[in-house]
Amino acid sequence: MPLPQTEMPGRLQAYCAERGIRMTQQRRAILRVMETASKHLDAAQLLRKAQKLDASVDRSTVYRTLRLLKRQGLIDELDLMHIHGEGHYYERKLNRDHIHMACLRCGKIMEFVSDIFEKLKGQVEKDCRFRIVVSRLEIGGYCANCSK
Amino acid sequence: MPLPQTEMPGRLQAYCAERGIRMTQQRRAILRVMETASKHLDAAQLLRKAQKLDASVDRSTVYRTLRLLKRQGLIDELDLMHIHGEGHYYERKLNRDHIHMACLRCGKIMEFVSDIFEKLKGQVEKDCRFRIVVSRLEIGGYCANCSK
DNA sequence: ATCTAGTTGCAAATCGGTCGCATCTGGTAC
DNA sequence: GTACCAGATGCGACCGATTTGCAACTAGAT
Ligand SMILES: [Mn+2]
Ligand SMILES: [Mn+2]
Ligand SMILES: [Zn+2]
Ligand SMILES: [Zn+2]
Repeated sequence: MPLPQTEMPGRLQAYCAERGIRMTQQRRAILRVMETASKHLDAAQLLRKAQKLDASVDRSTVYRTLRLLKRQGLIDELDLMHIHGEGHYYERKLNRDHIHMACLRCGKIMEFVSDIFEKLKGQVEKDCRFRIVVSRLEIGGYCANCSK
Repeated sequence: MPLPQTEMPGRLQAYCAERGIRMTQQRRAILRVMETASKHLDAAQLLRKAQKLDASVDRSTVYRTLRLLKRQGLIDELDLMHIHGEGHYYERKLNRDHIHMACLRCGKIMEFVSDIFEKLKGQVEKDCRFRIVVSRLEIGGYCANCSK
């Protein structure tokens, strides 16, 4: 007999279980949205999507859950250069860190993985004796299309 | 006869003059604070300090002036990992970009200049054909003192 | 089935930042 | 110097994003 809500639990749910974090209907909905999101979501978008899975989800629960996931290091918080207002964006933390570039003209967001970025973080850890927990490199400028 | 307010104008004032930006009492006060600030100030701190030079300075003028200086590329806006609330911090843009590290335990902010950072930005410009206007690398973690 | 610590929805509050508008002023033209 | 006006200012209201207090409601352990 399959458990409809919990079969094939996404990675985030699995992590939460491992860490003994209580799982609620609302958290399940929010985690599922984070799991399956194709791109960076802000709190309002996350709320709307989560409410489609569980209509009872409240705005404050979204914020509380985001705080939880941040504390656990399971998601990253981005500014995306505050191109659209003062809010923040969220994405699952992946195996590999990446840089975010935001085009100041067309608003496009690009991602870029770089060994040099990894090397730079290594340098910071070594030269500054600083233990890195989270890092964020955001770049504003003009994409290939917009810079001509 | 020396002009008390304008003799030895700081770099920021000089830049504004070059660019034909109108100089007001209030802007003079705000620019002077930015000039002489030893470290990253948020809008509220900037307001308080500016009001000591010109009591008439208003909060909205501070924000308007910050927007102006940002547009002109004369200052950088920082999150400092939002260690203290959701606000932003500001600093004069110097000749050389630098990284900001924020200790998640003691709150100390450290700065670091790195050639590898410059190389990384070069890579982004070349490999992604992205014209960089502004870049922000912020790192959260534990400083040497706090990580033992 | 019971119990309780942790979680939730809701409404109100807070916080950082912006805006509309009447008034004022810096800098230029005379 | 005086007149002029585009642009800047103070003020207060406003806004969007996030947090909080609290009573009601579970999840999960016993
Ligand atoms: Mn991303
Ligand atoms: Mn921010
Ligand atoms: Zn573009
Ligand atoms: Zn520290």
